[in-house]
Amino acid sequence: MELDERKKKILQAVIRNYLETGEPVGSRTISKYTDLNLSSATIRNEMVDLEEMGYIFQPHTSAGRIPSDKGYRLYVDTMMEEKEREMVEMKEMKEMLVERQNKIETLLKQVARVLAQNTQYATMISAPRAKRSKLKFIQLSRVDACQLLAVIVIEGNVIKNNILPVEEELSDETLLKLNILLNTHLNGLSIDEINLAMIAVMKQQAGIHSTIVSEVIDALAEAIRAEEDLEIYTSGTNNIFRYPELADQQKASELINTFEEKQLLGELLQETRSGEEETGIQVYIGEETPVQSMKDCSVVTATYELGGGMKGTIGIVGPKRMDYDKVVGTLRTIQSQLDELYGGNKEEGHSMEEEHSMEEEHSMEEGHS
Amino acid sequence: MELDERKKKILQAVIRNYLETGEPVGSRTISKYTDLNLSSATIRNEMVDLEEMGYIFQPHTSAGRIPSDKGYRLYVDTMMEEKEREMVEMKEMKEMLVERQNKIETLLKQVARVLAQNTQYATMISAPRAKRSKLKFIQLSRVDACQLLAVIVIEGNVIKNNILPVEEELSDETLLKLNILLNTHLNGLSIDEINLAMIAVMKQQAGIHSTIVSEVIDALAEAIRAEEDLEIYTSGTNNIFRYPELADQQKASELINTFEEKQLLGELLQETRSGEEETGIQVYIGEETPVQSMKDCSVVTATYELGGGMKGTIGIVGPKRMDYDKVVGTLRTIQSQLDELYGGNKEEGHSMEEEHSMEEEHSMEEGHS
DNA sequence: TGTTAGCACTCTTCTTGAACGAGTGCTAAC
DNA sequence: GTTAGCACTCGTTCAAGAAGAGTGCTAACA
Repeated sequence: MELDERKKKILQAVIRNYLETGEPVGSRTISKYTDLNLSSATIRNEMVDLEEMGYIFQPHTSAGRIPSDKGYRLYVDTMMEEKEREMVEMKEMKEMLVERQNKIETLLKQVARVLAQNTQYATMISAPRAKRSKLKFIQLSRVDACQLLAVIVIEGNVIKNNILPVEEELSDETLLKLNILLNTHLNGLSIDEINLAMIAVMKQQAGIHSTIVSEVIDALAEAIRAEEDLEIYTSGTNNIFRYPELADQQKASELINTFEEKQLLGELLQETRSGEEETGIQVYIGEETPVQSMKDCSVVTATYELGGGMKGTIGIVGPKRMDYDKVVGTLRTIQSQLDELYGGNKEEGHSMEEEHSMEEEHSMEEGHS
Repeated sequence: MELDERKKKILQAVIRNYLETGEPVGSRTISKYTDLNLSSATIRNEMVDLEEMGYIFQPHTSAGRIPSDKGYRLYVDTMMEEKEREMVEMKEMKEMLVERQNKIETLLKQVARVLAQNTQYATMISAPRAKRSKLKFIQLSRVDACQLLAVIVIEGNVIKNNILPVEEELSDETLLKLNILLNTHLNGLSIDEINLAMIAVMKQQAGIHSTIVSEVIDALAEAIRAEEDLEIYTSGTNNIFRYPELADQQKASELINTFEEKQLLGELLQETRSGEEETGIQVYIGEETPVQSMKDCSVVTATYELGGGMKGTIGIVGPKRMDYDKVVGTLRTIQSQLDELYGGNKEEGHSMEEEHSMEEEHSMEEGHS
């Protein structure tokens, strides 16, 4: 059987209507809703065909039709009209984000919250993976006799700390040399690039100093690589209660658990399936999602970039009858917002700086006079 | 009317029974359940009295009785028998904790998870407040021309980072002097103690260098003080679905929201009401809790200490018919576990071996050292 | 005087059946 | 190919009734 133009129109009408109401939609409704000027009986015939083709189904005999996963898929792939008009609403989002956070963590939490409020779905956002971006600065300092503090700054001013235990105390001089050694060798490398060969070279050069240094290098290398905890922030979890089809105890409990045990979300947020969309927006409908507990949901993910190759993923989780148009539009917008704000320059706190500079000019002048 | 011994016994029986079943308990049940050898009719008479006194009530005419908040309160204050036998179970908890985490954050998440699994309630835990504990080490480093990295290590190896924007580049020498200045002045102080006077002194001494230095000091001081984000970790939120009285949409949604917007929990975890209990364990029943959304819950909080004055709070949230005995016992145990593991020494990551060999009755239990 | 047995009463819960409405599938006519 | 008409199905709602749990009260008992 073929999916002709009329069938498409009817299917689209069914889906649109269902997205709005959440109720099974009957033939009579469609007959009035569309501009096809067909009677309900004709619609019914077409609906039987659509059901046979698997795009819609009835929850029970003599109920209206509901889109199937396949139906949603077709809709998302070919029928969706992104709501550019959402852009207007989004201005306020921009305003909220414009107070630029000097910590990425704060920024991401903010984004998650704003998105959740704006869409009324649950949101999650993964921090950029450090592995891919480059080391900018490393510093070892002595905290006390038997502990070193290693501070690692990664492009985008992401900062990682580690306390390294050491057996015997290092002299100031050794520490200084070690710092220079580390920075000259590792600076500009991505974490992925720090391999055994590289470590071996450093150790060899350091070997002349002492064995303890080599130990420290080992510990540090391990610490850098272990620093892979994939932080994920979520917001609006309780939005799932807005949608009766997700709000029953069984499902709600599972979903909330998934959102709490954030590593369960990793699968969704980690794989940047270089899918059809070059924009990095992915839609998972129902059973398509890799996370079991979300098989009654739809998930839309988007990758974002903060400059310097720091990529992360944003996800929006809602019922299968989510407003795909709006969600995709919103994600596009936020992508470009983030790109606009952070994409160009790698430095952070820049806009803050500008604010400061006003005041500071004053103080400078005062200082001078 | 007086609460004689028999009434107490009956009340206790009612509560015990209700804690177990969650169903209103009738006179006949009590008549069999207790060793009082009284008929249900007698029990009924007593129950009328108990109801008049406000310890129990009927959800509707001709239903059994349910403890009121006042009833629970009496129970918790005077009738509870802590289940020391839980200690046995707790050994596994100890085992889970024994893999000592070198990051406090990881430790706290672990504790929250273990507690949630063990009690089947929702748990939360606040990170020790930095303000009260002492600075151990400060270091400013240049990340690039217009940004400084400030690393602040606080007692207990809690590490805070801040990127400070600067107007003009500081020379290596200035930076070195600044570091020495900062460390000599601030080392050993608690964050609370860094006041304007202190800053003024430093500025004065720094003044000879340049105005920019004074700016940096300002920014740093501000950063240190702003660093008060009271981190809170939660676990087992979805345990609330185990208890029908909390699982309806309205309540569940509110509770989950509270757990997600963690700052709402702050009120509970921040105030270390130096209450009756010198052990630092507090029970809030129903309306007693300061958090509105938990007024159908009970909350048990306990303060813990990681050594070096680093105090935080653990909270357990469950239905009013929570197993108070077990929860209080569990919290006591975890308190002493943490004390045993972290209380004595301030060093981290190093003393795993020691800890194993210790094993032992260094436990000073309730006794304040 | 305290305790108990007995009984009427109340209130919830569960079941049943009837009425209703929404929506379909099918057939026959256009 | 489209439409009107109609029988049929199934979920929802409501009321009525039965069952069960538990109470309050009264009168009798030790």
